[in-house]
Amino acid sequence: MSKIETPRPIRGTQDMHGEQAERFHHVVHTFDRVRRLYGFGRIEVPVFEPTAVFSRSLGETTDVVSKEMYSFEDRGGESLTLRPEFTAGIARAYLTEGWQQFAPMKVATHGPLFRYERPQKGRFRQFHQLDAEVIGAPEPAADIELLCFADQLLHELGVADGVTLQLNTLGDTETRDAWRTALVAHFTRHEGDLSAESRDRLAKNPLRILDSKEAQDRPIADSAPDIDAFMSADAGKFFETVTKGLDAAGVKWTRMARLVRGLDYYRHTAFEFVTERLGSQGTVLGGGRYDGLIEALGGSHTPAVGWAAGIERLAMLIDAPAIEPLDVAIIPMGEAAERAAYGLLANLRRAGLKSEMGWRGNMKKRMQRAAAAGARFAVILGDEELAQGVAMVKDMTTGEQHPVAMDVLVDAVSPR
RNA sequence: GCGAUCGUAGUUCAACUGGUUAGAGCACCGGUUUGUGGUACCGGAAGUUGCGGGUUCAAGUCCCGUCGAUCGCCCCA
Repeated sequence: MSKIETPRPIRGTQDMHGEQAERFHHVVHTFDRVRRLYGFGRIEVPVFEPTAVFSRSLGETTDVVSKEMYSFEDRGGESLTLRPEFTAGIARAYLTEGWQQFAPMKVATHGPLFRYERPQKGRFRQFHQLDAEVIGAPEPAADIELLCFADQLLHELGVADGVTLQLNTLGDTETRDAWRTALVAHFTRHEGDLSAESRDRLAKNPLRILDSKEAQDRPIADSAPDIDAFMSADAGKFFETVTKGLDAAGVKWTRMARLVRGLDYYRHTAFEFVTERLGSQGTVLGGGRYDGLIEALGGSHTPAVGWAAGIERLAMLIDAPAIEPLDVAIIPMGEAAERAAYGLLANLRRAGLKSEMGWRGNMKKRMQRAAAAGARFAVILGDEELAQGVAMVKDMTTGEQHPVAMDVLVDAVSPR
């Protein structure tokens, strides 16, 4: 008989168990709690969409559309894509579900995303993000609220210490276009000294030269003009309102004039919460204002702002969540005792006590497992106890034990 | 897509410049204790050294390929 070969997991996917899974869910749970404090309603959107949802919204940036999306044809020949981000799908839902009636709409969601990328630290092909958006709000108040939300989330997760909020503005359309023109002129003047990658970027995505990692690009990028010189009065006012709001709310930030976005629809606020602790994949939460996106999907002009945060990256940064100790471990000896134990177990759990029963092994083994699970009490049940209508309750911290009548067991092991 | 490093029991790691039967800790199972844990001791099970090919008297070790992991580049919605 030839051995069956077990199929391998798909590259860049992960199976989580134990501490890793607990970390993951602690992040999600904290997000869900904080999001309510800010009045962000939970939404659910599909994991896959017509490819056009993403190709239209992502626009001209060819790499992400052609190389990095999981696209395939369904049986009807329609091109579908596993969502590589939340924003485009949410924007689509906003238009097709008539959610305009709820504007300004504050929404939150989380779940898996898919990008065909080379896996590395904190970067997977199926990964997971938290997401928060405010759609239909031109007011800088929306930006401020989202940033406060993000900041509080990171604080409540206990990761804020090593993380800094880098903030920039990309201005309004007028400002951005003027700045971009000046940047192209500047980089063209120094084209000969740029790295090969950056010469490429000059044609495709000149703003990206600003945050190039190539040492030879740094002097040229650093001497490039800041957006401030081109800022329109409106755009300047907008940014000032955001920064003053953050100061008033006690959210620490640093201006990062080199922080840009790869896509054209971004306007005004752009931000990233960055840590040094994760190597080159150090952005833990990032976002910005995308006033042009919804128009690209065929909607009317709809200003919006949002952010997303990598759950895996946050999960790596937080302290290990404390494991909840077991309240009670029931240790039955014999069939009759086991049958009785089901009743006790049900009562304990219905009373909200975390309880488990040992299924196998001799008493020593079961005691060991009870201890390993951090049980506060072990409840030993054998023929002698059954005959007397009691259970032997052992306090695992003191080691003392005494018989307790079965009908008052829940009381006896409940925390005072 | 590109570059570098790495792949040995469930897991973390050993095995000198190629040389007998690939070892250990933890975890697991059993025992010392026919109903009492967090210690100690004894024993057991567990590996086609990722996979495929090559060189050699001999390969975990060297070479090629492949798959995967890690770190970086590209990209980062």
